[in-house]
Amino acid sequence: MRESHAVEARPYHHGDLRRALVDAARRILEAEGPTALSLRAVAREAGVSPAAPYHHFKDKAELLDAVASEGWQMLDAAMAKAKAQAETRNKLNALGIAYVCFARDNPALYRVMYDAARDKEALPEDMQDSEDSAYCKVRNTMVELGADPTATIDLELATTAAWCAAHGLAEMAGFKQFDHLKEELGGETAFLQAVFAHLGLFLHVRHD
Amino acid sequence: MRESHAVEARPYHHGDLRRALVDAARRILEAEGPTALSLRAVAREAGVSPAAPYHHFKDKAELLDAVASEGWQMLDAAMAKAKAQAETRNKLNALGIAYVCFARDNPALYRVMYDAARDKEALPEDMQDSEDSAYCKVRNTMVELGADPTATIDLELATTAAWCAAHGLAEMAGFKQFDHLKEELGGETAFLQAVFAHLGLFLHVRHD
DNA sequence: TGTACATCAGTGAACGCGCGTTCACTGATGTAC
DNA sequence: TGTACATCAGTGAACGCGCGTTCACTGATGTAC
Repeated sequence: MRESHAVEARPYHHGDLRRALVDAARRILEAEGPTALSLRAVAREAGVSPAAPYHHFKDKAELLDAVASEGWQMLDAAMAKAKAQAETRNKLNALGIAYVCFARDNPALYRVMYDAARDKEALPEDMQDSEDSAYCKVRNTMVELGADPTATIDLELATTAAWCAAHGLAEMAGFKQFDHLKEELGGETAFLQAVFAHLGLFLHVRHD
Repeated sequence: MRESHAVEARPYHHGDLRRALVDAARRILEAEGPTALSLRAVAREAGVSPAAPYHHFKDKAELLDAVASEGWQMLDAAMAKAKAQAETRNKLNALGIAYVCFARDNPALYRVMYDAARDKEALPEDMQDSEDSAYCKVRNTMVELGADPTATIDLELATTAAWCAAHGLAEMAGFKQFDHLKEELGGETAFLQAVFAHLGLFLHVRHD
């Protein structure tokens, strides 16, 4: 019989438990949502004792931060791709759609990202500090479209406005409330496009 | 001594425990935020045993619903007041500002309102079904400003867009990230006004 | 007006649960000689 | 190449906690006669 050896090939040392824990957390998020995301559940999902994560993360918050950080990187990548594929004049719109779609496809992760950011000094580095961040992509695209790069405050306000609008839409897009609109417009993407059009967000980029 | 009689004047029967529980919940929300809002904490705050609430609410969710519902009513009232006080051409802007200020002043309550609404068939009656709801106020004001009331889908989309943008701003306005912008612009209200201006939300109301 | 009794709205103890975290431990790994 | 030993990365049992909910109960209230 000796099943214990036959079945479990996993060695005592894991190899990259840190990675495995973050992955396990994301699996739980997708399957059961943010409220199910406990440290113990993550350890369980990774097939490891409840104490094991403490060799890789100081506490629960640090694990959550790691998950959120990975979320921001994924968002950056999605927006980079969207921007690259769009024609210049559509780039801002494409960024907005990509943002909302990311939130739609990863609602629990999206929530964790903002929950981790709340109460922090700033949104995490991943969002704003690096030159490649999603935030900077929006700002830079506005400049590419003709916004005055020397009007710093104006540029920041415009970026903020666009970001807020996208965030609001991202959070609400899933509400059942809107099902009939999606239907009448012929699908969710059409709905998002229509709302974005009504936002008219990007009219304010100045073409001097 | 007989302190027990001297100090506690509270009778065995409370009078209106339901009311008292909702008030206690709101007090906890304001003081400690949504994560501290447990049924036991509410009972404790109301000075009552942990089982008492079950004579007034089926379970925790039902209490939360009651709190959320009261939040929507407060929001309705705040927006009604803002609309009444503004000049016609500024009414939409005033509604937006009132909305965001409500969220800023009651952040925990605001959160509970949307958490209770998520996964529901629709946002609660308080938001959309009654003719006086905040949602209807926005839509009606758009019509008053010249939107075509027969273009139903368009009108709903415009209202949705405005609502989403306000929601996004409401959720993000408190981020420390924006402190320097608020400072440079001379206060939070100025900041909100500026972002709203950049949103240009209401350019899409048609003046036929 | 007084009394019996049903109903209502509380009490407080207890249930089982999952949580975050700590602890003493042990098996595996890597390095110095 | 072999061995002693420090270090690393796991285990699993235990801690105290607060939670939502249930239960048998009891004090207060209101109603029928």
